[in-house]
Amino acid sequence: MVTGRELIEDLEWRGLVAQSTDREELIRALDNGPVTLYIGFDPTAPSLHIGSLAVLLVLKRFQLAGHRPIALVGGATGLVGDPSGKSEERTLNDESVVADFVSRIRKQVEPYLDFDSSPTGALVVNNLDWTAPLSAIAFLRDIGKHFSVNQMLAKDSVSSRLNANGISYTEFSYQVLQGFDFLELFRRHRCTLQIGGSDQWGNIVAGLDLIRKVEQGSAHCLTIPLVTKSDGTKFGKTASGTIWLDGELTSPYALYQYWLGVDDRDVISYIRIFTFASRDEVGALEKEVAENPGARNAARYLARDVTARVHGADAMAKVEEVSKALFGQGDLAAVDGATLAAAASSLPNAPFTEGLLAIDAFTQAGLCESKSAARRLIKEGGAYVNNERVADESVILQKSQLIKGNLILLRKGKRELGAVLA
RNA sequence: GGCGGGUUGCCCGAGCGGCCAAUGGGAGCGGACUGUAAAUCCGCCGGCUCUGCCUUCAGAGGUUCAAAUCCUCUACCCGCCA
Repeated sequence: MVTGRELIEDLEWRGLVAQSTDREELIRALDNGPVTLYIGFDPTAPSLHIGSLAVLLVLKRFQLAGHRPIALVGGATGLVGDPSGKSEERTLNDESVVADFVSRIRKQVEPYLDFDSSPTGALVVNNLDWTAPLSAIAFLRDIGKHFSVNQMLAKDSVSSRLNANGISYTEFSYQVLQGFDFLELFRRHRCTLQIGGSDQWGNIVAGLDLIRKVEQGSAHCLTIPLVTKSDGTKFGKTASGTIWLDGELTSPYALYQYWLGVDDRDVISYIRIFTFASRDEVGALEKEVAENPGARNAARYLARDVTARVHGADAMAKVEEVSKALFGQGDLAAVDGATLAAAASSLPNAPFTEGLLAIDAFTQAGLCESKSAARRLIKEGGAYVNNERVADESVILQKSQLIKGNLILLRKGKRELGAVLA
């Protein structure tokens, strides 16, 4: 078993600690046998995104170190809306929508943890289970009484909103609900540690205070910094949107490509955050980035590791094979037909028709926004069909260009791919 | 309530009757370089049946041969005075 100090130092080394309650006390608690800890995920979307993956993996790290993780899916808090980090009031989702998100996220979280019957076996809980039966009066008397509005107003998540667009009573109450969650998990499962993103500090502390006041108990917390990018843009987003963990929303191919294309300056820190690579392994990769950046071994390691963890080793292997072929490192025609078809299905595509202009193919597949844009692309020499540059805008795609009789590969620029399917 | 200023393409921001699909910057896209990276340089950046045509400058009307530019009303924003 890993000691508390080893665990915390590892997390610190990985850049996964923003803030925590007393470090030495936390270490002591961890050494006193399995600690039950929890992280909450609010169902604000049908899937978690790669930002949540960093947090989710921290649960796993604790489990591997001999502690017991609880993933809380916020069926209740998701109905209310967390004001943290939001400059404006949110629109409420329908209850049925939230319920759907809850079940999806619940399923999504499960593969990352071990649910055996040992003391470190994981749990998934839904805070609606203890919130829904509670009456408003009981909530106000038993829980609300312990909260000072003065303190609530002082929280960043609230005060920033008071100075800007205002905040509803609903969102204002969010921290009370989250505090109540911690208390309930403390009562039900002796959960004494809450982990969350750094924007959750205020909400988490609300729970610590509540546990102290109501149960005279002592608990801890630890927050994880927001993952950043060197170029200052938001992590986990591309021009086409968020990178989700759900393969339906973000194809395994797109996920792999996202990681492969990570900035050199970020790749090592991401490996620390998103993989379980040891210090030695990370050190070796870091050396490679410095000495032979062109080989991109670190980015490839990252892409493979994360893709395999999220979608499985088989899916990753296919994606990688396809990536090689599609990027012209191999003969397109030589790729296994099924693999190619699988890849193509995850690419934006258009149907093949007789006399299809290349311009229209690029537009219909969604690679270009308009025919004008497609014409421009061709004029600028950035349009490729089956890895060959399109010479001029009058080019018509021929049936004979269909690889294995069913697919023509389109490429815009260096890396944006699409397909024409027969 | 009074007076004044503003609303321009994805964002910021020029234009103040014809030379305006509209200067400039940012974002984005392509090319070169390279490594499916960064930086840099070059080009593009409303649409189309593309040497031309069509639709844009908050919305609706009007003046004019001609308006993003002038007038009227409407909506929203922002200053100053009460």
